[in-house]
Amino acid sequence: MAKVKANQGLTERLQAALKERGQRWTDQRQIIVDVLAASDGHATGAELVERVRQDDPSATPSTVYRTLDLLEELGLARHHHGPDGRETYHLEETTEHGHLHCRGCGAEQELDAAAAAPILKAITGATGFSADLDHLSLQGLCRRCGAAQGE
Amino acid sequence: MAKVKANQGLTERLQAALKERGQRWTDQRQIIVDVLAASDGHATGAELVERVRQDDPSATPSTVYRTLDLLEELGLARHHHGPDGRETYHLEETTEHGHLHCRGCGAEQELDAAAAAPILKAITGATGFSADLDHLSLQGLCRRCGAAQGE
DNA sequence: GAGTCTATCGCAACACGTTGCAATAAGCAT
DNA sequence: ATGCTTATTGCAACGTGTTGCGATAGACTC
Repeated sequence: MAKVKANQGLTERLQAALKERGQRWTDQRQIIVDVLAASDGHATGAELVERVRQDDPSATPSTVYRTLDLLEELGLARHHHGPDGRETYHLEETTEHGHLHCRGCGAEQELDAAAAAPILKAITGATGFSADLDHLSLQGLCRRCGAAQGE
Repeated sequence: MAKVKANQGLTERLQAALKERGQRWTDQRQIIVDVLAASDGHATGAELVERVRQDDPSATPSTVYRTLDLLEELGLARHHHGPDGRETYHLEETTEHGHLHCRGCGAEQELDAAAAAPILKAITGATGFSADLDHLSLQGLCRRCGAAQGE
């Protein structure tokens, strides 16, 4: 399947990147990458730990989190914090995007680069700051809840 | 001092609000409000717990956090999450504002309502979402670090 | 002031992440 | 294959918050 093939490409890229840095490729890392790749969309740290332990019950949270940090250093994964402060991870393959949490209905919306462009521009204009889209996590009211509230 | 007087006004408002809801005014709540008022600017949950315990060593984290939640329900306090996911609290008296964390130099900048207005407008324009300024917590590069990076 | 009702408290246990350290094992050289 | 070096692992303990529950103590009535 296309998915497996993509993972293999990923694995090879990773092995090369690690070797260059004098780091090592291990079974655990393979498993964690597989799990992350299989969790399309987003997964919290705890969920990933859980899934990894299904493949390898001896894996510990510290290994999982350390690997996730490593993957992030290598630019392969990203994490951001949900409105409750919990961590959410996704593969970098997913296009860069921000998140919108509605405090009315609890819905979560993604914000793609095109939609975010004017927002990032406004931020730079107002503050000189160039914000990371991947860390852009807004809370507020979505169009529907905002309208309902207005009544 | 003006500060004490302001706290007393606060206390009275709180007592009234609680009574209306059939809730109670306790010594612990007084202490926590005092501590929060004395921590102008921002304080993490752990810092607040620490300070409360200086006034009342028998106080426990659960009480502190529960009270902070209550104060938030009453619209008296706010919290947001820093880039590491930790909680930061401040009194609502502080004008509503967002936060900018620079991943280059680690500086934290506040974003007041006036500066944020065009940003919030851009968000609404792009997504229909009306974002809460108090939960607006951006990470990116400040003007200086952005320029340094560009070299 | 004594009694009643129940909100609040402190405790203990849990959930999510992080960190230090000794044991393991990956990768390389022989 | 064997041995060496050191990155990585698992463990155990910690830090920050949260939750369930029995005990405490506000607030109100008589």
